[in-house]
Amino acid sequence: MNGKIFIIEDEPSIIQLVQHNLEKNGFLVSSSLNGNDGLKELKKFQPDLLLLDWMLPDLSGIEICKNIRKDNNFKNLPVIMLTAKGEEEDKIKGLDSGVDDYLTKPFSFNELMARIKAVLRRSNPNTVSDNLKFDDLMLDRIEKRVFRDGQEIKLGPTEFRLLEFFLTNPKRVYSRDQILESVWPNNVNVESRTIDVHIRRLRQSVNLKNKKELIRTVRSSGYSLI
Amino acid sequence: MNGKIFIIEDEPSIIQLVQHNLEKNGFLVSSSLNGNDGLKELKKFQPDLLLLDWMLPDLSGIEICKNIRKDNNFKNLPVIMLTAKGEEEDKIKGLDSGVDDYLTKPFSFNELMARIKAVLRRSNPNTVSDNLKFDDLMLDRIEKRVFRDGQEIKLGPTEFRLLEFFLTNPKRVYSRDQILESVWPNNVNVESRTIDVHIRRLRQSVNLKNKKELIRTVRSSGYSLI
DNA sequence: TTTAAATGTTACAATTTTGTTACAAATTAA
DNA sequence: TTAATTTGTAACAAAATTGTAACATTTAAA
Repeated sequence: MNGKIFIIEDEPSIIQLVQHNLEKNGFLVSSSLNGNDGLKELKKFQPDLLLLDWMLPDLSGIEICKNIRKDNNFKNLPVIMLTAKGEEEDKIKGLDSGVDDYLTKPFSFNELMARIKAVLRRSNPNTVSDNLKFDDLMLDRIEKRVFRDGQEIKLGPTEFRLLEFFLTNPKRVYSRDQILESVWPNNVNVESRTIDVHIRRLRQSVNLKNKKELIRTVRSSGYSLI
Repeated sequence: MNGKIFIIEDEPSIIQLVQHNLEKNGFLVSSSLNGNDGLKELKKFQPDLLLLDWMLPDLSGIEICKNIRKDNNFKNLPVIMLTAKGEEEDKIKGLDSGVDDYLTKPFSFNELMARIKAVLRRSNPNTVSDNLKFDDLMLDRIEKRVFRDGQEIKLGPTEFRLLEFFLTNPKRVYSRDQILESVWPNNVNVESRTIDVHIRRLRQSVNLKNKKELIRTVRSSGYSLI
């Protein structure tokens, strides 16, 4: 799965067209026909990106966007605004209210797709499906497989998520807290030392014999790839 | 200062207009008139965002962008493409090559500004690699690494914090009390002489053989870089 | 020059941090 | 269900870091 996209748009034909095409491209899609419903559904659906119509029967897209930005859970939710208005003034208003990109109807699906990818690549590298590479290591997010120097490495689920996390920003040093935040589900509580054990397991799997160490320990700070 | 923006654009009038307005808005701006110069300057300037013209005398904007994405240092550099071509196909090509946003000439400065803000808002919290530099010394806060003259120097945690502290205001002389306040955790109590020992350790690490002394002792006052 | 204060240097024990292993509980597959 | 895998934590080992004392050297003032 590529990522979850929510659509708030009052024209069913557009929803149908976009939803159908997005699903063909591996996205999970849900939608609402008006602003108030949309805001409710949003919380349930927890999307990775929101497509938002400018003109809606109840709330305007701008109002919804401002609303969303106030909610801590959606502060960083990428939003692409869809609208029939092409006037420059409106674009500025939209971008200033926290919208990430802006698309004028009528638009081609290809352009929408390209913009979605661009926004997702920036905001949530995890949801854009491509392979992560670093040095002689390759992680395939789609097939959930990892290779080093062409040879496949078997990883447990946590080891995989851990490596995936490091690969989104190799070389960057992450504290144990940051690792916990990003690699473990939001509600679980695990000791910070647990990470050390998983690092050890990951190292054991990844450091095929006579290969150089890939994981760097930064004393009193955390870990990074190297 | 708001951030650093680099412009690669072959039309001087546009550079002048954009640069002037950006500077009025608190940005630090530099530019090149062609692709090859631009790629070189980029490394020196280390911008937070790149404005890139589609058509250039030597390389195309697309080529430059792909080039940049291959360079580990600029993998995450936000890019906004400027172009006279408004055709949809081109937009798709641009966004797919790793561009973050796209602006068709002629554009108003206000719209450009709004898009810059939108892109920076999204990209900056992620990975702004802020490096501290002084003389031939470079400290990377993200990767927690220090280089002198290109060669890596291994530092212990306290040595690192100490150097980081000095680098935020090189040349300024800090008293031992000030150093304690800023470099040690708020509650610990250590002898002021302890600092001397850490200074000694830092000196030993940083003064690679036959390199000139970097840390100056200011008798009865404290220490500083020099 | 002599003296006192400030800083440099070294060694080392105590502490902190990380590595490693084993194992029981939890989860998943068969 | 049973068997296999995965997971979190405790316990101990190993390693790195830290603070301080003790002594050496430099500096500035008398």
